[in-house]
Amino acid sequence: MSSTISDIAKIAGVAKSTVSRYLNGGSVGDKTRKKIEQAIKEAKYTPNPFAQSLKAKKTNIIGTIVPRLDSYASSQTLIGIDEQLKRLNYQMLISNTSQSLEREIESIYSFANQKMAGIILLATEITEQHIEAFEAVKVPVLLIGQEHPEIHSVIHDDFHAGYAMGHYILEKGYRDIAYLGVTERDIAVGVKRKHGFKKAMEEVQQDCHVHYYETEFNIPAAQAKAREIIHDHQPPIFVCATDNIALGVLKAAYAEGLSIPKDLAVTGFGGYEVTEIIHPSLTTAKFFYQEAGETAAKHIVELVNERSVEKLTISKFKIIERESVDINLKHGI
Amino acid sequence: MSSTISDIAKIAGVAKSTVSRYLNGGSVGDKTRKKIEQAIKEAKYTPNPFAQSLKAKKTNIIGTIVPRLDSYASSQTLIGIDEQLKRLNYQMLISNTSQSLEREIESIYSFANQKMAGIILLATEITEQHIEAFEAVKVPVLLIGQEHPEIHSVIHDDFHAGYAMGHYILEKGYRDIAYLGVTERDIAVGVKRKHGFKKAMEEVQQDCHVHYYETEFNIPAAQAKAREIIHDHQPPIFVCATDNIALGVLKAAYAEGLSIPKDLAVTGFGGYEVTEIIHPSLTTAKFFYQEAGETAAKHIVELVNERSVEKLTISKFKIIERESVDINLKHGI
DNA sequence: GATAAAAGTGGAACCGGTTCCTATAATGTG
DNA sequence: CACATTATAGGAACCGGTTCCACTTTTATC
Repeated sequence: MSSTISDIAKIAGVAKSTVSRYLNGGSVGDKTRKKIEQAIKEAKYTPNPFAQSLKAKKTNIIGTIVPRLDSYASSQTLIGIDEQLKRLNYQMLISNTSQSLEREIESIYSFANQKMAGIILLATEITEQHIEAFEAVKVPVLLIGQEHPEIHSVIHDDFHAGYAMGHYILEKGYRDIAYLGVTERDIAVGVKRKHGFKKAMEEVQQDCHVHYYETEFNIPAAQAKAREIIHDHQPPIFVCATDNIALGVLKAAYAEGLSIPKDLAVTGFGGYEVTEIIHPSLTTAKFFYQEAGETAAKHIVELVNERSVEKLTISKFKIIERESVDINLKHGI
Repeated sequence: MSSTISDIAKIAGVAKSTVSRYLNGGSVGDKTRKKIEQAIKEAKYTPNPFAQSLKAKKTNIIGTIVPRLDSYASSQTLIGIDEQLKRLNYQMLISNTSQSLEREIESIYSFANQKMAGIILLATEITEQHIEAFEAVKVPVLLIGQEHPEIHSVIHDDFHAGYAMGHYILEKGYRDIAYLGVTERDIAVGVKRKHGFKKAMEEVQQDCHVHYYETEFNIPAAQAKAREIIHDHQPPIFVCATDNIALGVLKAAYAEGLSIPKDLAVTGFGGYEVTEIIHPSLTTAKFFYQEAGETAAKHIVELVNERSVEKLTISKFKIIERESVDINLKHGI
């Protein structure tokens, strides 16, 4: 079926080493070059990547480990990585772990075994086992979304996004605030976003009540928690640590017959596409996933080629003002 | 770094052919088995997949071509394929074409070159070039979402979904209907969904007005088109060929100050996650993407192993009743 | 216990490339 | 024009597996 380098050599009447040299830009004479080019065209030759990788002991593939495929952040990040890698003549191979940390570890070893040039991990949590695996495989690794002192990473500016969001709602006049966060095991979302927000809260001079709650990442859990809080003491605003949590709050609000943003304001973090589709649209801190993916791709390729890269890169964010916050409130001021 | 089969052979004091035989379930003596097992454990040996693929002239990887990563249908389908392939000890490799038909063709050839065992294509449109490529590469191919007489495929039941949706809204009492479809170049969505719907319309005895319009797949285009139609003649219901189009219609409705479903009812097709998150939630025909992906994975593996598979498999659907249709309308009856 | 069949093992070739080494041809230098 | 360089080409070894073949050792059969 598909032809080999020996076939080409035979057709062109040269040695296969010469064909290889031609393909890899070594010195070949004019006549020989012509003959080989002709033969390659004729036989529609393309090199067998396995033979190449076998010899090179290395591929041009970057393994990308992703906890889930069905999230806006994941797909956007993957798109960014993919586009950039294509430009750099690398390939992306995705391993979906369905949110299993165990599968994540397996994937690291499996990628190393498959001689991936590098590994990008869309990280949620970095455990001891991760570090162990990274050290064992000796393949360049880059994290997206979480940071670690020993590993290169591209993160979103969670702290400042939290701070900016806090600042924003204070400026709009809110002084009684419910912050709906997540577990502190998640450093980026659970800790840094909240700390940024807290800092903004601390800077306010006036009397200001902030209650901190904790829920899960999924919509139904957030909805249930929000319902509970609304029944307990109805705050005028929910600042949610993720867009999904905000969506849960919105559902709870509808169920309780509250009007957004008049009775209840809501904000999120993420900038998911759905936040602008819904009505009322959601005020949120938008992160640039695709851009972060591109940066990650650039960096991992640098690392693969043993060039130096700053250990930590912080991707930017932007507060998107939409309809879920009452911008004419100015009460309490 | 990583050890080879020869290392194992040396450590165990046997020939490498024996080690290979051991690994592939050939006949090996008891003592030899023990020694080899010991050696493998000691050296942490795992076979080099490139050497294996080089010899086998084949991989256990299924190449999956997907027009876009950031769509609910895509990610769900990919998840289904991936899960099933993992169970069958195959791997999935994704090629994202960013909706470029040209890249789609390239990917087919590239997958063949990389000796993929089979190819799954999440299809939007099948051109002559596709067929040509499929014939040229001689690799088993399976389509999801579109059908073709010459190629195995798993499709959604677009015709009956269209029919059921038509039936459903007639039953709810609607008699003046706007159908917002897409180009007929898309056989599944543009032709079959619409035909099913038309058939339901034709079966009604009473006087019934149906207008057919055409728009693009994206939300802004649908929104603009809907706005136009509303201004022109305000129908009580929009039946939209996809959930995204329905979302566009909802946006247009909000902009015009119409209340859903009282002033305007809306339905979609797809069953995207967002349709149940929004308020009011969207009545839609849900397809089972993940399931279809699993079926596709099962079938491509059968094809790879040269077993026979029915040429066409039709995945099921379900009408999901939600809030965007007024179920107490019963007017005109 | 002789003989046939089966099980176990090693050696060598092969998959399709790359690369090192050596030999020859083409060029440059004084 | 003799001699030193340099460009070009071929041969062989190698990457890490699998498989075929031949040979030896067990085991089964009567």
